[in-house]
Amino acid sequence: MASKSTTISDIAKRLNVSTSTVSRALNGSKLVAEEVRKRVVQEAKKMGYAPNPIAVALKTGKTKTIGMIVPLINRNYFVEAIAGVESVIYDAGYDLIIASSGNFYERERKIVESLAQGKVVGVIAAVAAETTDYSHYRNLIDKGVPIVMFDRLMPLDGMSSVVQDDFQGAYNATRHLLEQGCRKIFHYRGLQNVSMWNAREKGYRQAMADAGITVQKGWVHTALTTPEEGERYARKLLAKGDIPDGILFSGDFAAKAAMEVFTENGVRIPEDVAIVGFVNEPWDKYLTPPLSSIEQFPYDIGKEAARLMLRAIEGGKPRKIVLDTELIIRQSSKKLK
Amino acid sequence: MASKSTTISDIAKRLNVSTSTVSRALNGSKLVAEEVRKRVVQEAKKMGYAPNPIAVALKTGKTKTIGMIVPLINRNYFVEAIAGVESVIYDAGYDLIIASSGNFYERERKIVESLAQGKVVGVIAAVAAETTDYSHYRNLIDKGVPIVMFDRLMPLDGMSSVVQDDFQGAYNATRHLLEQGCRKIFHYRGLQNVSMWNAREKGYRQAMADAGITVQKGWVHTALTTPEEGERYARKLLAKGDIPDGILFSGDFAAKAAMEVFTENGVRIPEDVAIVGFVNEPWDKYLTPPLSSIEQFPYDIGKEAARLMLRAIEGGKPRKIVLDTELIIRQSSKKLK
DNA sequence: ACTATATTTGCAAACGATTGCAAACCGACA
DNA sequence: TGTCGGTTTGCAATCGTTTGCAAATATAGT
Repeated sequence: MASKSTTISDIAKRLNVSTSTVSRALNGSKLVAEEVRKRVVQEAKKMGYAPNPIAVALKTGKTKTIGMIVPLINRNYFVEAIAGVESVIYDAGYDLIIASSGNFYERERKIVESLAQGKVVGVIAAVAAETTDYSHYRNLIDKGVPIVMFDRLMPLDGMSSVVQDDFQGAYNATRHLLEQGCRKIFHYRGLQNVSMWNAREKGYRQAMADAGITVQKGWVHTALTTPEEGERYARKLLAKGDIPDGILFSGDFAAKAAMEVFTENGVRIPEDVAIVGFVNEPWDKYLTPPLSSIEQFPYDIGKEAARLMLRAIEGGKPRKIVLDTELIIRQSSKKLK
Repeated sequence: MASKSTTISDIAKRLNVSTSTVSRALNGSKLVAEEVRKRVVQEAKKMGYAPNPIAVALKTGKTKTIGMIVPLINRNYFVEAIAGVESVIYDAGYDLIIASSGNFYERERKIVESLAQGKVVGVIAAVAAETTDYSHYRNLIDKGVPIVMFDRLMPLDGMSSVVQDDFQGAYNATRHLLEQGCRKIFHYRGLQNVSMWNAREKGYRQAMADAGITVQKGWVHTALTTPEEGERYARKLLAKGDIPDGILFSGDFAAKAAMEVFTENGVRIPEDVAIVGFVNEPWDKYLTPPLSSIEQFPYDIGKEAARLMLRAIEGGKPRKIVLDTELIIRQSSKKLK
């Protein structure tokens, strides 16, 4: 065991040439005689040579691996994004180092610092909810390591990003509720990640405004998009006896929990209150009733992010991409037949 | 931009000592005077020094990254396993390179070969369904790169593994069906990955035998565990009018699809036929009726795999771990109140 | 004070590749 | 035969560390 792999100088010895020649031959430099090139390439194949990526990385300062940081690994949205990234970079010959921040700033900082030591040529990241200080990313950029953000943006320039069009998504969902006859539509807004929730709230408000309905005080509720908070929200509405005829949730977990509370308490969905969520979790379609939601195509987001990364690695200018979302209409919001 | 990081020799220059001394001081060798060590460490911190992992890897031949190969990235089981692995190795200072084989042998081979170039110190893998030739893994072992298998095993020794106890899982599930009063219990067996399905089938047969029931010809059906095949299976049973009073599926996707067909055709679950699946997909609990299934704790499997890997990296002997599963009983199999 | 021993230090090679520069080689032409 | 231009080649440095070994310095014992 622990058999050594063949190196460039093994080949050189066998052929009685210098390592320089072998290196050049293998890299297709025109500084080697055609005849020699052939022999080197052939011998290399025979000996099962493969360049040592570590050595190459040390010499050239560039690895063939890309880093990806997500808040959570086991969230469908991120999983799909990872799959998307992987599918693209694999074909380009890159590896993917994955790390999760757990949404903690401190951990994210450590990860970024670790990646900054030259392990990766670029970083694709969705920043942690907790993060408000971006200097660790700033350092990366200063070191010449390109960054592509997705999902959540950072107020930093000099980097690419790809996000879904939250405004449009919320706008369309709200329109849909209006079309179903809803007038008193509430919005459950998320906490943290200001820009994202802002965009969604704006979309909601715009749609309401366009329909000539004024959003009254108390119609927008801000909380974490967890099941617990969703449940609490529903109970609060029930307690106040203030049930709207439609609700746009900024997350499916909260929506689902709220739906359960409503159903248990005799509030019918969608007849009494129509519900639309955000993110389109894989289990939405199995809920009773199936939950309408906004699909964000995280797999495609991942692919785009990866493409931007490859561009950036080759020195391309940063770009910002916004992808359309799609409203998936299911039972939970269909008042009309 | 592209600012260089401080190196060991930057520190050496500043302190008028040799790089050797700095290196030793930083690595806690006892070959440096205590006083010097202090100064070096302090200066290193001041200059924001962090060792270049690439250089270290080249010199020592050992990286601080572990490779992980899964058939599919976006399958709950694997996602959880990844999360488990990550949680353990992160604390040990390792990075995780992730690659998916798509269940294709050829792609798996390329991944393994790429990782074998010294990029990783160890590989945690669930082999592709298609794979029957294991020489690429053999090569890894021969190179001294430890391997930890999970989920699906390989007929190779010299490596660690961690799997769930499929036999016990199937046995318990079958017992449960028997306890609910089922006598004519069918088993939907998977295709490919022989060892896994074998274990499950054996568990099923053993439980039946222990209950004094002979499994008749035709009671075990072999097919892919996809929704499509599950649907086809249910239709076949309906067509033959041969509905058992219980079915143990080797996968939840097939079970779910079959349940839908049954329900559509007036076959009641669990009254007419009780159903238990395998894997406990996250949406099982939202189906109507909620699907009983066997939880395999992939997160824990990932953690164990990671621990075995760390052991192996430190030269520990290979070990094989088998984890218990847990039967999650839901509506779909509860005939008794 | 002087040697023997223990403690610290630095030189230089090595890991496996890449690359600027100088040297060797080639045929051709005068 | 000598020189020139072009093509091929190899030397040696380099990337940032680690580490065996020899050299330098400090400590101790007599």
